[in-house]
Amino acid sequence: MAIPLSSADTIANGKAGTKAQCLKSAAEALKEGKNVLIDRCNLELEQRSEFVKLCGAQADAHAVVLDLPARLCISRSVKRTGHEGNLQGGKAAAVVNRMLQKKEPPKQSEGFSRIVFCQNETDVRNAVDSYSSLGLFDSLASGIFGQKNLDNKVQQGIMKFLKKLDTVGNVSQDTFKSECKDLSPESVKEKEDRKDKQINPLLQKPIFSDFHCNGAPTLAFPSISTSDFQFNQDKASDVIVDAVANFLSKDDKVRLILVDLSPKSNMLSLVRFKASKKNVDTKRFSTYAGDITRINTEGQLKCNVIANATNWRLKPGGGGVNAAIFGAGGKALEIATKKQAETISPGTSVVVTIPTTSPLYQREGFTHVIHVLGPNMNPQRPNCLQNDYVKGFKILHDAYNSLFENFASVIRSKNSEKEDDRVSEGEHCESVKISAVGSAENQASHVEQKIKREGSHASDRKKKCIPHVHDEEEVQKSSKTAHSTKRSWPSWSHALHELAMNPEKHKESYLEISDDYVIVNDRYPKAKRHILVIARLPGLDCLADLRCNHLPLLKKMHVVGLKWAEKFTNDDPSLVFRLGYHSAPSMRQLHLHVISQDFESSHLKNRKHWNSFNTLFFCDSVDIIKEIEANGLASMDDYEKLLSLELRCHHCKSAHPNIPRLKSHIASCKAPFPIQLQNGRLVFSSTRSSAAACDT
DNA sequence: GTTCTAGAAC
DNA sequence: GTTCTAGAAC
Repeated sequence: MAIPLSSADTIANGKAGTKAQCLKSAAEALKEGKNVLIDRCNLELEQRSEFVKLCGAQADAHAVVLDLPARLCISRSVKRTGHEGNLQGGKAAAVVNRMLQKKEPPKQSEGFSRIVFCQNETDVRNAVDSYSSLGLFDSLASGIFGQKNLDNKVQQGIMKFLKKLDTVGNVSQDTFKSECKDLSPESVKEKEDRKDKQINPLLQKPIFSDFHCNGAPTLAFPSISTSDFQFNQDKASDVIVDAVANFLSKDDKVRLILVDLSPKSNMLSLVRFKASKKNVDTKRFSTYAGDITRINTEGQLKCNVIANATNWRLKPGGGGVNAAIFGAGGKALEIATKKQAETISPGTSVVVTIPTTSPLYQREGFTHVIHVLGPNMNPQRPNCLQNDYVKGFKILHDAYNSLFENFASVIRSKNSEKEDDRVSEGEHCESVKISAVGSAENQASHVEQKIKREGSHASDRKKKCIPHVHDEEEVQKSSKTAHSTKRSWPSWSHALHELAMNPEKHKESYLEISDDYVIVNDRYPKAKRHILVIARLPGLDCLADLRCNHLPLLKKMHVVGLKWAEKFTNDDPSLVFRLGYHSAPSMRQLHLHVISQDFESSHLKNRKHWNSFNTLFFCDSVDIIKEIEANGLASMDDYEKLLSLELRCHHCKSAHPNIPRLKSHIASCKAPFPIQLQNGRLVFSSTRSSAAACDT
């Protein structure tokens, strides 16, 4: 490796060279494929910019900054002799001091992929060593190293120092003043610039970073939504810094790295600046400019987990980070992702264990990818928020919180596993719990607690629900299947989907709406009270589409379904409700039935109607949630056979020859509900729930 | 004769 | 999902 010294000081045959000569010489050397070292003060951004420009796309620009104390710089410049530029003695002190006043530490946003600050001799030696030991194909990590959070541009008491020099170096105070003036023809402009910098903090220097990966679990993550989804970068940087600070305050052992491909990334600069203002620990949070899929081999940063800014279908391609990560992860990652989730909601994330055959595991050593979906402000992409930054902020916050919580979950689960317990390609989905996010989180976690308190595990649902009918038991044994393949939907089955996707066109139709669901009265109620909580997530048509990442949504739907059931039972304490899903619905778009158990309705006309609510065709919401938590997806019984079963009373289980006879029976049946419907599956009026519990 | 089911059509 | 209706069941 040839490193010609293109110093402006020595370029002209040992005489002082010009900047133009230096630039010319450097450009030629780069053209020849050589590595070029510019040894120049370059204290200001403008001075450096022309050298950085030379690199273009074909060469990396690094900066090694001799960030020595002002006192030392001045002392050395005063003492030195024989300087090529004749800058020594008292004159040197004045010039150095002037220069230091204008010092603008280099930033990655200028185009440097790697910046190393040397504060002392050891740092300088290390920097020299790291460059001199590079092999032909070696490279050094991108990022900022060794920067300290001090802003002592000028030595304190310098005037006192210079006064002393007046006598020693024969430089008068006036000379100093006039020299400063002479050397600063643009001093007015500079003053304005400095003023601007005070007003615009983004032009001030970035935070200092001394980030080191000391074996702590480390997550590398891209900025979510600020690229293709066009989320305002300034606003997004606030969210990132908030979420990072919050997460780091909760867990003192983890490290986070924000990654952007471009060294000129505005996001990295914004985040660094805001993190510094917020005093975020730079040992635990850093930024990295480079390829996230090669951050370990190229950046030597020892990340365990990487995040991906994905699309709602979790599909490879598209561009940006998503394309890069799926591209680098290979088919194995694609399959593993598909197994974990088919779609993802904005503001949530999905953890995928990286298969051992994936290059991301083999080459980089990453163990997990966490796919994250943020808010979209791009009208060309689905679910555009149309500049609604109130929603946007919330969703972006949710997205980062979900990402960090899932990262914490990965660490927890890894800590509890043995190192060699890795899940190999094609095996079951990671049992990491997906965090619930958003405003219903607290309520949802209450549901979770309730489910836990009430005991039975989802995978035991079929075992504990011992059927009373032998036929049903046989149906169960013979035909438990997960209908995971996408079905085609007939023309008449899209009404709920249309409502969920375009609720603004159907304002008169719904009872309640949120970002996650819309609630309507069933058009053909099969009981006195029968409403539907319809999920609004695109691509979520039925139970077979559910994966771990839908748990927060399912819990929110359950919570709001409960709320309505409770409202109805307050109005009429005789009502009892069940909340559940049809295992094979006729209408597309996942919808939760909240239905009173009287089944007193002229719309309940046939066997199919009855059995769809009174056999295992009807899946209780609590069971679905538990089953997905346990297995990652919901298994379902053969719905066709279940729907043609005999008609049995849902209280006493007596059989009846036809619907009219059944209906007349249930109108007078006084038997309690069977034990299988207890454990949280029935919702009673609060005034009679204790009495109902005694019934059983 | 009426009641009810089940399959086709939408 | 519903509606319609032929035909089975009574």
